[in-house]
Amino acid sequence: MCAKTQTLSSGLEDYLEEIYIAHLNDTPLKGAELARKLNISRASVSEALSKLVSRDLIKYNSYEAISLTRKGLEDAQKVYAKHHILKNFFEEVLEITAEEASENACKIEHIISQNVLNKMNNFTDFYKKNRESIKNLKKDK
Amino acid sequence: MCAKTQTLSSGLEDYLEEIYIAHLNDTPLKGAELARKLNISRASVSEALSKLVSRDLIKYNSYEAISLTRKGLEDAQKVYAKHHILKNFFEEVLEITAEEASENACKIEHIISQNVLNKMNNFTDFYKKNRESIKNLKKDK
DNA sequence: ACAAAGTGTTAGGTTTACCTTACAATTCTC
DNA sequence: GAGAATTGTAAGGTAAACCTAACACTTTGT
Repeated sequence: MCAKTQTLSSGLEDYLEEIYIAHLNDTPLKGAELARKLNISRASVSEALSKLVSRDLIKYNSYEAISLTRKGLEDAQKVYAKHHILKNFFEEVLEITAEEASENACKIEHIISQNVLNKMNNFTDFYKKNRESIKNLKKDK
Repeated sequence: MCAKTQTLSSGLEDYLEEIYIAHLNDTPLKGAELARKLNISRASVSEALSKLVSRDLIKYNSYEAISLTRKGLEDAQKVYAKHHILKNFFEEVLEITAEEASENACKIEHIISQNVLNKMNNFTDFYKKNRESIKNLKKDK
């Protein structure tokens, strides 16, 4: 029933996403800081960054801030968008707290299909536009 | 932002779930058959079954059908329930095909929080009861 | 009942993603 | 500008979850 698939590494996506967030905030990000953010050793981060460099997703020289390549930026945006669609749905529709919504989104963003995500996004939009009418249905029973 | 956690092994949950399905269908299930179902080698299944036995989740003697202990049954039911809540939501609310709904549920069931799942379940119930009214909102814009 | 088919296990290997330790290189601070 | 603090990397290790190959055991079919 649950045959295995798995093509991408969800780990690398986490690194990329964090780098992207630093980019959004215009905050220079070095490996050591990234390690702290992700709660992972500097050594592991160092390895992961090499992988991202070799896949042409980031530019990185020791002791300098990490930056995204064009491709890395695109990929990061995709992951980040997924995160937001999930978080939004959890918060707006299911009324989950921001923190719990984010925690769940962090994990699910790596594995959910694009199609489900698109429909979820549309649904959240629809829900937000009709929140009051929908809530009335609940009361009326 | 996305700190690592992960306490349970999602792999073992898949084995357990498949064993539970066989149990529901009253179909005796041996290791080799489980291997075929999950697309995993007999050797790997053999190892996994030892783990499940040592955690007292299944009973298993070579060449016999696998059976669930009381604890195993409970755990399996939980995983299976999660699967269904997700699948249901995807199918009923997001109108995803059964197959895609199931594929996504298989992956997400291992990582989503119980609280989100509960709210999702309630929401799907509500949606099903009010499907027509809600759909009208879409048309009216 | 015995050969063929199916099932299970062991041994040894791979990959991935982490870790610690130790050291090297750079940057900060006074 | 020199010592302290920070940052980065290399080496070697661990654990999980898979694999193949080979062999042993059990069941099935005639």
